[in-house]
Amino acid sequence: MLDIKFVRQNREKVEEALAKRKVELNLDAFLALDAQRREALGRMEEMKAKSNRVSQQIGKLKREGRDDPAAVEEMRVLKESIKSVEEEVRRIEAGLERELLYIPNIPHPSVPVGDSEADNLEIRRWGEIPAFDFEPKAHWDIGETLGILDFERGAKVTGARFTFYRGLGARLERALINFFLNTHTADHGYEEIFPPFMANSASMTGTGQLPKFAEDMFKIENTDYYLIPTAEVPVTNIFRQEILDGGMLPKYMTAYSACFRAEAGSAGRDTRGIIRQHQFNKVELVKFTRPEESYEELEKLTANAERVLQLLGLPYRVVALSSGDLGFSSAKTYDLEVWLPSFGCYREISSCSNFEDFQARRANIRFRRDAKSKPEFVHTLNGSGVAIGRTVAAILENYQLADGRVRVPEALVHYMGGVEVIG
RNA sequence: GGAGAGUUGGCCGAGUCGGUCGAAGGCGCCCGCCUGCUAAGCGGGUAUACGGGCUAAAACCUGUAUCGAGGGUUCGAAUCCCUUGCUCUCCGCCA
Repeated sequence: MLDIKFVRQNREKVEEALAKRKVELNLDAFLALDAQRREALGRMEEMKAKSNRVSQQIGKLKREGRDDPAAVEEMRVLKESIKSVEEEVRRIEAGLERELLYIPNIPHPSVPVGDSEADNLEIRRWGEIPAFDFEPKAHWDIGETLGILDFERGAKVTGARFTFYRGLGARLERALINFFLNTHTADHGYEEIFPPFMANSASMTGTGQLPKFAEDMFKIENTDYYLIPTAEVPVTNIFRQEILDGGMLPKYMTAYSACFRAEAGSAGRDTRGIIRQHQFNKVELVKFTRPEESYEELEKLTANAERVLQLLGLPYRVVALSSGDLGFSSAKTYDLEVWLPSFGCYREISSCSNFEDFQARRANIRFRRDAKSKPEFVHTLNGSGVAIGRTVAAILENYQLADGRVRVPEALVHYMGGVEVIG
């Protein structure tokens, strides 16, 4: 959510920024509504001030044992007017709030300007793309052949885009979760969090999933709860409506969670394999920082996510998302893309973003620099550290052997109970 | 799922028969005094949001709102009524 005062005073800046995103928004209507609100608010507050004065007057007389029927009558009339202005203010504010919640974040100046994914800017590459002296197979073929991924039964038991992991496949998934969590807590200074996998609508609004992206989520019937699409939601909202002590910033948290996405509008995309599932596992990194340090922290967070790929020996590249590809709430995002041999290209495995105060404003997460200072909004950041399912796919494909078996990355052997080869 | 008790400022906690309660008192914190240092003691200060005025911007002044949330009664509600979230206790059920 943008600061309404900022929008009022920097109209052109905001319009320019939104244009970079290829979003059309009519700020005329928005600002007109804002002016209406202030006008009506003024009228309402004036009436209420009067009402407070008169009612106090009546109280004073009452204590002296006197009555003032004229004043009581005056109040009756005044109350009617107040009620109607209140209604007006409420209507305007609801409209304003709705507008505000649908305006995306302003891209950071360093974000490459572009229309789409095609304009993303490659920042760096890491690792050697493996050379095979045989035709590398896709992870779904490898997984099925080894009996560690069962797509058919996943579809039978639940539906499309649900998969059973079995045997060493299931163990590999679990090993990665532990490996990532251990690395981020022990080496990178994150506090480990195990969050609820459902969150209420206030939390979903806080991080920006609602109101605009309701159709991307699974909602629990007869409740206000949604299955979380990422641990970002519960972990960022952990401090919703709180004022933090500036001394605790920057705060790092990491969480494993299952993630649930309806994938509405993704019909026909990545229908095979485990790249795009309705349920997948992910270890998430979340940071709360002071405004002035958030970009430095974004670089560090990205480096933390990269590190686990490096330890696994998976080749990847880092791209800066262009303004047209940037997520709704983000001011700047780096995607980590891992090499998938059967695809012959890099695919997203992590997305690291600085939301600046966009989420903090929605979720009302503030901090005090010291005892005397006014509360300020924190900056929030998060990134996958990293997606588990896509890591499994990357390992199966990059570490496949000519005979169909799969070598276990050295860093993971310990977590696999000493297993060095799957198959 | 049933019954009961709670929900007040950064924290604890008082608010009786509705009026002068944004809210006593304490703790914490800030400023000052005192002091060889620290502690203790003494004095003062200490919520947030949104408007308006002033301003380069603040400070400041002023209005409104906020005692879990929403609605109602009333000239007037932290106090009364209704709905609801959450916490706790007991019972039931259960991994």
